[in-house]
Amino acid sequence: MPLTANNSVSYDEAIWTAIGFIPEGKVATYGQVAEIAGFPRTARAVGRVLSKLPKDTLIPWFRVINAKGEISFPIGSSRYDAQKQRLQDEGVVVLNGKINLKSYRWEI
DNA sequence: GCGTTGACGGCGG
DNA sequence: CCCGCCGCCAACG
Repeated sequence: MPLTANNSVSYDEAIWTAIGFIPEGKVATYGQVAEIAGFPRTARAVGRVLSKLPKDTLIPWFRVINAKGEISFPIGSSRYDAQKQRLQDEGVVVLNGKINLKSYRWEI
């Protein structure tokens, strides 16, 4: 469990692993990633883990969006544009900052 | 120890 | 579709 700084490392790795399972061209929500990683109800913690990833990480963080099907960044911000670009590059349609979860959500 | 702050989520109005 | 409200978890000052 992500309780202290010690075990937070294993928590982070669990999150990274879960995100790594998301197929190309598909997306998953923060809550979904947390659940798959084995830590239900820690969606916010997932966002925190992603926020501290190096910008050159190989982890497909851009495939993680919020439950509304939106990119969790202010529209127009550099981070928003970067995520939108990465998604569209692999075929995910981003319209008005939103993604159709019915079509692109990764289902197990 | 406490209030605040997020790359959050779900429900109701 | 937009808002507000509440629950949730960890980091930070």
